[in-house]
Amino acid sequence: MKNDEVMNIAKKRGFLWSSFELYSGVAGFFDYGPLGAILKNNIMNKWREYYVIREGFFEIESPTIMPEEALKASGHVDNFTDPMTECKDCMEVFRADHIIKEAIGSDVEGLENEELSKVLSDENICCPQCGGYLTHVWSYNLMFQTVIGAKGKKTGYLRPETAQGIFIPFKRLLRFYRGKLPFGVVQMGKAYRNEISPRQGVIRLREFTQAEAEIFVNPLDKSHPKFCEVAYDILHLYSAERQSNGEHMVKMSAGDALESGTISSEMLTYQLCLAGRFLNDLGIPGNVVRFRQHLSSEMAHYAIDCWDVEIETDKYGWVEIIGIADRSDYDLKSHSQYSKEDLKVFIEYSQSKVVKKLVVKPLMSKFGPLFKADATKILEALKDIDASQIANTFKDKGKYELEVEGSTYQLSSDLLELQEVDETLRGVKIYPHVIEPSYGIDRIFYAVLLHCYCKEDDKVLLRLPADIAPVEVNVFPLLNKDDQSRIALEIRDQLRNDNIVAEYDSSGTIGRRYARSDEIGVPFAVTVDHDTLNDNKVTIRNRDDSKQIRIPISDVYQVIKDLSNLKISFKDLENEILQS
RNA sequence: GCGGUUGUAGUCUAGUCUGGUUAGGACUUGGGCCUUCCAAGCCUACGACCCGGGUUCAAAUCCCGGCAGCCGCACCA
Repeated sequence: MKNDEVMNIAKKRGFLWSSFELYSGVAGFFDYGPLGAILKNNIMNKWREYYVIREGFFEIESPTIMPEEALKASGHVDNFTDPMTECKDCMEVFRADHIIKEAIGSDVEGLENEELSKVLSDENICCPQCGGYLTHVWSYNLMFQTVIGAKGKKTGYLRPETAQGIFIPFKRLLRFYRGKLPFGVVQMGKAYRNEISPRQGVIRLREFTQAEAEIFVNPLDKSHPKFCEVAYDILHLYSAERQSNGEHMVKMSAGDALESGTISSEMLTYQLCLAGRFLNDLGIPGNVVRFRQHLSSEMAHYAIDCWDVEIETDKYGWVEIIGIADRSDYDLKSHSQYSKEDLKVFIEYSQSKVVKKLVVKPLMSKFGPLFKADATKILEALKDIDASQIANTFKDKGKYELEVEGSTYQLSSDLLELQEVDETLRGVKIYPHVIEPSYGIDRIFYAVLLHCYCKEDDKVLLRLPADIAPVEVNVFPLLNKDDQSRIALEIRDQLRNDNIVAEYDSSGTIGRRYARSDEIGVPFAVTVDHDTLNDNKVTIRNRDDSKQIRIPISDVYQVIKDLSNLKISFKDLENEILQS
């Protein structure tokens, strides 16, 4: 199986190791080895190129430990947990709410554990497998809990996603972007979920790295100014409709997908294309990538539309590596409610509108003496009432009855003056909607290894793109002799001075060294041979086809730099040499 | 979390049933010889019984517990 071969190399050559092996390991944790750490960083920096530099979404960094309130507001404290119960006899573990629903048919979602326990005993619900007694209900929350501070009074959690770290300082971010939509903010970092039994290697980790962008948009305008640049990108789309009809996915251009309504907005479609291009740049070809829309049943209750970017694997089938969701205004609204802060954005109309509006003006000279101490709260209550409603009531009854805190007040028409005024509306305050591309970096890392892995006869190579390969170039003496080694070492050091990751290897035969080099995906090798001593030229070998060209040592540095940055291809070099 | 199954150098494996000398081999890796461009050959070196407890004169081997891997079930906002 390709997965096993890739994971073998990853382990052998220092990309991925399971963590804490010395103490026999803990499931769900992985170390990135020496090559893995560079590769992961290169992938993350490529992501930054896309989102921070090209899209202009600034990056922030927030703590990985969060106070309970924040996660209460986001819904994670209550909803990220499952009520569990265990059979005392057969020790089987069940979801308490599922068992109750099965037994008595009532929906008990949202009940506290004690209430659930009570329902279990009141209704005499037993173990559905053996009929044994069920234990009290406990919560299994997927978040890691900790305490903040020496007294341990404040509960904290390791964050289950990086996104919340962006929503919480929203007001400051809005001000940073000078109050104008749309804008985007990204965060890359660790997130934590205490999975019950993670067993899928780096696909399901308890500590993992996310790269998330939160793009705040006007709900009435989900367009993207650069959509025309991606409109002809071809996407493999697997819409919810086609899934429920049991049909296959289809190839469609981004423009068509938008026009046909397959994807709900231009902004969302653009994000799908961006993800596709990003993966392609990492060496993951389009034919192993698909965009699968969430079925309405699996979509989180706040999402309007959600697409998973999935890659095909031999071991795990289609695996979600990126989720791109329209989270609507759920998060900001919720944080606004919990924090009592106004998290709305003022959207200015292109032309201010003048509307006629009926307003109520209490005549204070009569109002005050009549109601005395109650006057203030009556005035407050009046503010929330539509003036036209009062006007109509006056017409019918000649008076208006207002109920405030249990008391009823008679407001006669001589107490209130109704005026029609012109009101100028310059804009409206709304909660922005959030488009969220959320990348699982570890899964992408795995996808890169899996799909760059290549076996030709007995040769194994990792066709990593030159700009993300952890080692950019190897320098070899053809034979392990002093004069050749000396020059090779000089070249390596000079490459390092030029900020290129270069390694030297003189062990074994040249063939063996090329093989080792291919196995970790070093795109180019510079070889010093006996002729170098006379003509000051070296050969550069291309990993993917083993072809070689010979160039002066003085050119090596610029050439390797250009090859590594993808400024030129090896083919360009070959042609250049042919022509000269 | 439950059940089944497995655990010997970096990797693959012999030995375990039937307890007994220094745990054997291959590949890899390091050093060297040879070698004028793709895992050749020769010499040499390093390197292992998952952890803890028990039985026994003696445990890689038998028993118990733990941990981890794999498979199935359950879980997966």
